[in-house]
Amino acid sequence: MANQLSRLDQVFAALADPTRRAIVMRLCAGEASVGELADPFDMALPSFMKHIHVLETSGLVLSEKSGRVRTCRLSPDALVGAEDWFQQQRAIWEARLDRFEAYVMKLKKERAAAKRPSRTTRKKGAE
Amino acid sequence: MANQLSRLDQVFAALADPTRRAIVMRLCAGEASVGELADPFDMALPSFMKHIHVLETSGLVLSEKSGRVRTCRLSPDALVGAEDWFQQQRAIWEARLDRFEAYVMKLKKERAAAKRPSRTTRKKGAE
DNA sequence: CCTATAGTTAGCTTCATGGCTAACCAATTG
DNA sequence: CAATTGGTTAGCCATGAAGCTAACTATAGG
Repeated sequence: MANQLSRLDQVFAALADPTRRAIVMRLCAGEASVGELADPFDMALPSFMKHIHVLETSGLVLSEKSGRVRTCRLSPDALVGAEDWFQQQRAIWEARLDRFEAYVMKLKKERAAAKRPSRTTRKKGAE
Repeated sequence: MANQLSRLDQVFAALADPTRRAIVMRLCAGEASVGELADPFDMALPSFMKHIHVLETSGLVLSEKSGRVRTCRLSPDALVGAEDWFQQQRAIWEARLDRFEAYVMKLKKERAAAKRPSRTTRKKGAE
């Protein structure tokens, strides 16, 4: 009975660590071996490998071993999946802003109507 | 001597939890009180409040208390900041793909030239 | 064949996270 | 004023994450 973490959970958790974000950024520029990836970091290899593993199980990174060197590359799918999430939220958010703006416009119109009682039918109860 | 977590760290960590993502999604649709937010979740209030707090310190959510009710709303800035990160990575990734494609095109051209040795100046060393 | 290289496994610490209960304010409301 | 409602504080516990060292495996190179 596994915990069944959702893919998004794993992707965001993976990206919450600066080391792992740096790895992803590095891999955006092209594939690399574990050693090359680890080089800039002041960290023991086993610790570093854990980060690689987290990235792999999140689906952000793929790797395969040939001979004694493991080569890693980015799998853009997971990255795009996460980006989509933001865009969906933004769409909802902006739809709401639009509705809000429309509401403000309606208020303005009503206030203008209240200020200038002549000419148009007077609304009752308007302050 | 604080750990000085970066803003991105905190935002991604906040979004790595399904409860917190649900809260953010809910808040995209408009502000709400803590009680309203907590209602759909089968969780003790103090536990839920921790999630709210995480969202607040990540900068994703703002809240203020009036009377005895605390109202929460989304602060889109942090969300946009995270989205930007994806877009930057994608830009690098796509630039690389373009370069790769250009490289393939060049290969194709060279191979075609090798296959048809007449007509144009023959390049030396082409396989 | 021997040695150095590139990863890997195992096992240990430490600290953060996510959940709980119980008790505690502080505004509303009857 | 008394009781309810809405949130908060304090403190506990279990789990998982992030780091380390030490020892091991398996290729590549001399």
